[in-house]
Amino acid sequence: MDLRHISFRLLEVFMCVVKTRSISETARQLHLTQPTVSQQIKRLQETVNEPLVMVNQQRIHITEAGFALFQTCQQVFGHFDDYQDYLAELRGGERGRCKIAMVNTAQYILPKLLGPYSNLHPHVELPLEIGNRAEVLARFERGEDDIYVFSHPPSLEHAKAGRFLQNPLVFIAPINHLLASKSHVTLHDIVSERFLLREPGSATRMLFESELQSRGFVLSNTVQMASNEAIRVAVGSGMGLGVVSRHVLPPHDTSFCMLDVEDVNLASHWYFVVRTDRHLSHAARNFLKFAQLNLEQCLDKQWVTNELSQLNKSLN
Amino acid sequence: MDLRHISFRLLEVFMCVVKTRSISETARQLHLTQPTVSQQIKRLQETVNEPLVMVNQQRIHITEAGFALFQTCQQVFGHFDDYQDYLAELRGGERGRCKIAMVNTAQYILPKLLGPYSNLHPHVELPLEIGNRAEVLARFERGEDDIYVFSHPPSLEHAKAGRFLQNPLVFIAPINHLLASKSHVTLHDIVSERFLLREPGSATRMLFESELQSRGFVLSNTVQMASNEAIRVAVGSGMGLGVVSRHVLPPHDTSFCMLDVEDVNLASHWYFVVRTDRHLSHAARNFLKFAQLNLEQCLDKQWVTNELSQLNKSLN
DNA sequence: CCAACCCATAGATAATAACCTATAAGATAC
DNA sequence: GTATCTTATAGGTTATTATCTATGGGTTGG
Repeated sequence: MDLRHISFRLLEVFMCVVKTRSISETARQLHLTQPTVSQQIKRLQETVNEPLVMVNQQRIHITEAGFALFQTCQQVFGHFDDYQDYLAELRGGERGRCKIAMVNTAQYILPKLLGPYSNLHPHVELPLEIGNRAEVLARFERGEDDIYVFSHPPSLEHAKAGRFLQNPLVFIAPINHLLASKSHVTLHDIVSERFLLREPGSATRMLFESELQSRGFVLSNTVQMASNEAIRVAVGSGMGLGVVSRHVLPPHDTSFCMLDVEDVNLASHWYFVVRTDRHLSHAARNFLKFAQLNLEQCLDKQWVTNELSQLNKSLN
Repeated sequence: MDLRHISFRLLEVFMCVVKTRSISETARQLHLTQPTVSQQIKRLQETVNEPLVMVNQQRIHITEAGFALFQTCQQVFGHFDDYQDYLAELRGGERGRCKIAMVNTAQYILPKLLGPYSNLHPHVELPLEIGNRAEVLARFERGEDDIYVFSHPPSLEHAKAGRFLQNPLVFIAPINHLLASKSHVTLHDIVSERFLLREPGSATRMLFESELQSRGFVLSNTVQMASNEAIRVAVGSGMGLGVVSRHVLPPHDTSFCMLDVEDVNLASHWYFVVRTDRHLSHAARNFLKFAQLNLEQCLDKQWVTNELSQLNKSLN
């Protein structure tokens, strides 16, 4: 029995013959002519190499082998029906996977969106990848994920991006630092301080350094720290100054204070970025729609910059 | 998703791609060219209307929908494999159905064959139909069964027959009947007796009556009885004479005796008859082969007339 | 950087599947 | 016995499938 050349149409016709016990009736139901049905059945019998139906006196009798094939077909079509249902759920965003890669700092804000989304769509898998900018950029280049979260988005040649949240960088100092009490602080005042910085490749650090460079400053005393938390705690305990995203700071931490450096504004934005040359999973599309509609509810309104509607429109 | 025009070949190719994670490797394994495989996958994706595989850096990634389809396919092919196994059993005669219609008298002999056969092939269904000659003939005309057992076979226009057993008809009389002790009995001596006969349409009766007619005799006193048992018992209790198949008589019943009517020989044979214009089930073919090989062991050798080899040969 | 390998696309072809119409032969029902 | 229904067969057409070759662009490994 060579299954290769039998199509589902053929089985469909056969099943109808079994159900109706009539070639002519099958032809009527499937909008075919009677000879077509006769012929299809004949062909099916030839490939199975076994009689499936027998005609006696205008009455059709299904052989053992025919009935067994019928049952087989029922199961097979059942499986494909299940698959259809599965696809429907996938398309509806009820099921599936949305793989998100984000830079370190984003992990302080994204969960506020992911949590509610995940509650709404419990069958959607949401694997998260967290790395520094360079790592996420590498993933982006390789197209390993559905959605990328950057502050400064990469070249958008094969990608589209949409801003959704401000990412203000702030200077923090120990609460008892002498600059903490000064009312007018400038960049010049602080470059000679010891700075606690993330590793090179971190977006925060890159942004700060490019600002310094354009203004002709060089930091003289820096310590590299592995994470935003480490910096925050270290600053709190008096090790030096730090530059971190505003979102990293817990609301009521009094172990440090923010410096208002008058002549520096290191504002940037968070972007959702998707590649346009890769298929975007339904779940990912769905998540972006969810984000568009729920940003304000999930995140602190004062920072929200909802430009996702353009992104979503362009993805249709 | 329109399944109708996708063939199993297509799914086979797809499954191989999923397994090997490679278009080229699939092409090699299935003796196709790489573009062919690419195209097939593309077409499958179009009919499913969902991406199934994604190519990243020469590496193939199976999407959610693709993997689900793969699993569906595995199950589907599993069902067809099961069906293949079923067919193999059917063809081997291990499974299936052999519907046999026989005339009343045959029920005394056929079970001796059917019992051993059924023990050997416990999964073969053996529905039996028992009727008088006219009834079985009607079934034969309609082709309702696989095998028919007749003494005088019908017109063999669309049928083939093979003898397997003698069917001697004997006259029986009450043990104390006055003819029982006579050494030379002729037809003439007994026609005036009361005869217990089966209904018209019974083969035994027809055979007897045609003999009588050709010899110019007419029975004057007949009683119609519904079965061979009834006749046997009635003869034993002295109601009259009977003509029955030798096989109907229990070996050691002394309530009656056989008359040796010198000038009558109502010998006939049992035939297996099959229609040639109908498909014969594997189980039926298998049964006939079994019968050919086991007649002598299952039935009283003295009556066996094994002409089934020709029948079986002609059925191949 | 080049050779080797991956996949995608375009364009072509032969096979065949999927239909049809016309027709015939057998069964059924009144 | 005729009209009507059934299925089977023959013969033909069109659409689709299943392939191929040729080619091009991207990736990988030395």
